[in-house]
Amino acid sequence: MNSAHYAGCVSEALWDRSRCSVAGTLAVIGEKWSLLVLREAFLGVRRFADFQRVLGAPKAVLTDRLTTLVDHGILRRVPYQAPGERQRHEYRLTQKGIDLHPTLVALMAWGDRYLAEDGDVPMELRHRDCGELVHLSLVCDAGHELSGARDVLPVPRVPAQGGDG
Amino acid sequence: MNSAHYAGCVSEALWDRSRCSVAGTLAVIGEKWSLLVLREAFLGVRRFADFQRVLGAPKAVLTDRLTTLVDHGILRRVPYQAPGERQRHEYRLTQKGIDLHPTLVALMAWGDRYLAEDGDVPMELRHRDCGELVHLSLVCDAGHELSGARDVLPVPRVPAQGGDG
DNA sequence: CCTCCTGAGTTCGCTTGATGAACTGTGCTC
DNA sequence: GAGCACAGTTCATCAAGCGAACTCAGGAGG
Repeated sequence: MNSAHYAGCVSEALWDRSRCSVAGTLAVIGEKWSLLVLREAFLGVRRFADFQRVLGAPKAVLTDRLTTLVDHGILRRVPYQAPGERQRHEYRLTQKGIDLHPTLVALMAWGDRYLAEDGDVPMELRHRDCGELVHLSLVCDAGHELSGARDVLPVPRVPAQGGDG
Repeated sequence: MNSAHYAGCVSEALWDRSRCSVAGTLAVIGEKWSLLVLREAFLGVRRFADFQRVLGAPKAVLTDRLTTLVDHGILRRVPYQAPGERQRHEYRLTQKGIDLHPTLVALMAWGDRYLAEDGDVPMELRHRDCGELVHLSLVCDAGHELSGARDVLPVPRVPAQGGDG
């Protein structure tokens, strides 16, 4: 056998990559521009032309990404009328979309650490109440704060099956 | 002027999208397969053939992604000799790569919540010490735990410039 | 009423990236 | 020294991303 030639690896057979939540999420928001659209949405951008201007993405791609995000319930189209203009619609985050916030924060934190020159980060996230910097932290249900990835044990769960043993 | 037609939006002029850490990070690990390669790396996969087998990615793409990740210092090539085999090299996470762990956890958490059927998640992350489930949490430097994205205030930082006004 | 303007797309030709199959090269075993 | 396994490379095909041009709808202005 050429499998299991080293220890410490999650057994390949024991978990089904096709159901992986990372892959699933990436299938939804992993295309080019999707996460940048969401970044702008979190910063308050709502209208097509504004997304287009700040991102510089091709309109066809932007149309496709916005439609996909709406189809997945991450954004929703809201009719809206500005004074002296005709009715239009804007794109707003749903709760499902808002729940992608940690993903953006994680990407941003890594970029701040490894890509910013001289710690000169382009944007800070602060606690709205107290003004202090916020960051992501791994905690467990017992209340322990984990120090890093090494404290995490991945446990594949075999899906419960019906009749066959 | 057609800018600033609504309030509550981070002023477009005040921050430079070209320096955005989200975009920068995505430029490094945002291509197809990159994050899935890292997912496997976190699960202990190290060798080319194993990445290829578990991911099912085309070899040419996998070669390119691994090379890119090595070039960025996220993985490193380590020479290695199994008994009875010739010397090969394997791909191992660096600290820079390990620091992408929160990104994967965030993606996985979202997928677990919104894509898993009947809460039937394919993998759990547990605290290695106590066995409890782990999750990401937003905390501020004052120690407050934030309840969500709405508690976060994005603050653009204008880069310090030298002479011109 | 007719024309211009703007937001929100759609269509189109081109370029880039992904895909799977076939091929290369190297060091070990038989 | 033939065969095998790993780690790629090359190649033809196919999908995706790109910028520019075009479409369509509704309001403003003359």
